[in-house]
Amino acid sequence: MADPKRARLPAAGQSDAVAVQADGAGTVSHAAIWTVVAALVPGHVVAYGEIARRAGLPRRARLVAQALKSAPAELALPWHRVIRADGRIAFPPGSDGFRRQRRLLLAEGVAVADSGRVTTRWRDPAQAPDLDSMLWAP
DNA sequence: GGCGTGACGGAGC
DNA sequence: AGCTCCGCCACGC
Repeated sequence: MADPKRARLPAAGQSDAVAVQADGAGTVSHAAIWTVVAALVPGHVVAYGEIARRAGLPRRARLVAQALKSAPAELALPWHRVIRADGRIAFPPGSDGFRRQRRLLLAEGVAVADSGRVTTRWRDPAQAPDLDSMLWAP
């Protein structure tokens, strides 16, 4: 039950609008995505689409982008380990987000070319730490 | 409620 | 490798 790989979400499609926190800071889908992202390990990167699949939301890569954008800062998610399926940083080269992400990746040993292309450690081993508590705890 | 807009992805070329 | 085009889907206006 604490296994993100087996996300217990309703069939993708309808429940995205269901608020999951009293403060309205997220949805069920967002929480599932945050859980998966929180489990990413240093030195590796994963594609948005892959995150979506691990969260039980296949084909909804764009939702992952939204979820990261609206993630509470307190979660301190390793959002920089999420890149596009083509192996490049999603932010436009030159943008703030691009520089931030590139710097964070370089800091943990992931090589990123100026173009935004990640040249090392593409694809991480899917780990499944118990992070539900982190997100759902009282 | 239609319509444009993405931190997307995959297929073509 | 780089560009279109198109499908997808939640959001805002």
